[in-house]
Amino acid sequence: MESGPIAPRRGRPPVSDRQRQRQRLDISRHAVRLFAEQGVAATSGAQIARAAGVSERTLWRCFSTKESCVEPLLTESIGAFRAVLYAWPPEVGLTEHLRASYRPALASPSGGDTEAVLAVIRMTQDEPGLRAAYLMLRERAEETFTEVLAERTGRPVDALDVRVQAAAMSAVLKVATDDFAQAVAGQGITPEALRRHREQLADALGVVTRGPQEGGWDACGDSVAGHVAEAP
Amino acid sequence: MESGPIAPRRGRPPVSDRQRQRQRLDISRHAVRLFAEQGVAATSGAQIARAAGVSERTLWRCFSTKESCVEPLLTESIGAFRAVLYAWPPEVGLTEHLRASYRPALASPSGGDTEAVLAVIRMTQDEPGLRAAYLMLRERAEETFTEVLAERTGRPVDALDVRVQAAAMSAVLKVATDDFAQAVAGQGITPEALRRHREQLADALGVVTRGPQEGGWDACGDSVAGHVAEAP
DNA sequence: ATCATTATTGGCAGTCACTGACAATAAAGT
DNA sequence: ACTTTATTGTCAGTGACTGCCAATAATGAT
Repeated sequence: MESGPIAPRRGRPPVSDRQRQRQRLDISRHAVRLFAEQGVAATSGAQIARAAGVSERTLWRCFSTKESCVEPLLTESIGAFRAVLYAWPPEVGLTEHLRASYRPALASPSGGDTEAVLAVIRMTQDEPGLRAAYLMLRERAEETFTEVLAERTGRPVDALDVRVQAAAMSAVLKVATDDFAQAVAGQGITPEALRRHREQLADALGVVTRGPQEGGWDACGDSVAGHVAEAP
Repeated sequence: MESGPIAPRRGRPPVSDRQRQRQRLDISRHAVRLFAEQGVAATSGAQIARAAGVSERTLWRCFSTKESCVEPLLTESIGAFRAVLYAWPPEVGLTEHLRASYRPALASPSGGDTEAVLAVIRMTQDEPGLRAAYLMLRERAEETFTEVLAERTGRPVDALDVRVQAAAMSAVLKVATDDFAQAVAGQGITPEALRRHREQLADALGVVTRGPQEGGWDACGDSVAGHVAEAP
């Protein structure tokens, strides 16, 4: 694995990945704010670039698409779930682990991005371009779920059953997250809503990872009903 | 529900939805062929329009995006699975029903689109634009799964557990389909490969709808291993 | 400090996906 | 033939995105 004695570097060193992420995240924040204020269609690439204090050219170097500017912010949110997965002790069930330690990262990192993230997720319902970017991102996240599950079960990462399980978890997380974003639309994020979200997610993941708790399919509905906000 | 005595129509009648679908499907076939031949980037909207024998303007009236031209063809394929779902008798388990009656619609409708559909699915692995369109489509299909499940269980279509189940099924179907498309890449679609695909899908759906057959999570891998083509 | 070297950014021009507005045409009824 | 309504085509325009090169920044060597 030794790549030999590296020649002493010359010239300007490449910028660290850390810095790259910083830049992307910074741009992302401005883009999301503009999208929320004026809509996606009405926000131009030039406008995003100006707001972020970079040239339009570097904007397109960082993001291949106007809509993909939302990626870093959303990644921040999904990363929280991934972190919980990584900390999943082998002996305990996923449901219990989530109940115990899932404080949706929607609240944790870097502070104030939470509302913005939820706003984007809500926007993806009506803006096809954003939805597409959102789905692409979730699929990339699916891969990291696969890695976690593979390591946990000792199976290869490309085994079909591992990928299936990861895909199912990702899908469930998506539904629960979208639902949460809708639920806290008007009022802010209440601790109560957060608790309900965690319970829903734990229940739903339990269903796809272990099957309904008691009996057949029909029992499943009742077991979740207590946490479901019934829409008219 | 009566909308009153309709005034006798004047002027040219709107074209039937049937015709619209026909036109879209026709364009879709040409677009997919061109994408496969020269790549997505190298295929212009004008080129697709010319090939389909319509003006560029009507092309953009039919499809909002160059990449979304693949939709009708892919929809055709997913529709087959949906049909099997609709024919799912209440008393039998999903796994058995699939084993019995899932002859992947990838082969059935209108004949020769099968190879093209699989080609597109394979292309989505490398072409981000196509992948995005593919994911959007699958999410729309998810809604119809939700309807089927809701009717089957008597629960409302917007109930969270129903949506979760539908999302999980959709995700599983995606993984299995992508895997199948990869598996038959070089050689054509052999009956053997088709059988394996059906078995994998039935197994995988069994996992997310009923949990692993015997014991806990760890047993799951073994129960599927027989059907999994092990990659190096 | 100055120079050589390499990485990043900005400016500019060009292409192409996509849209709005309007003219042209097709398909009906009278 | 004339009116009415739905669809299609034409044309010009906007804006996302790319390739190319100059400008600048950050480092090591002299």
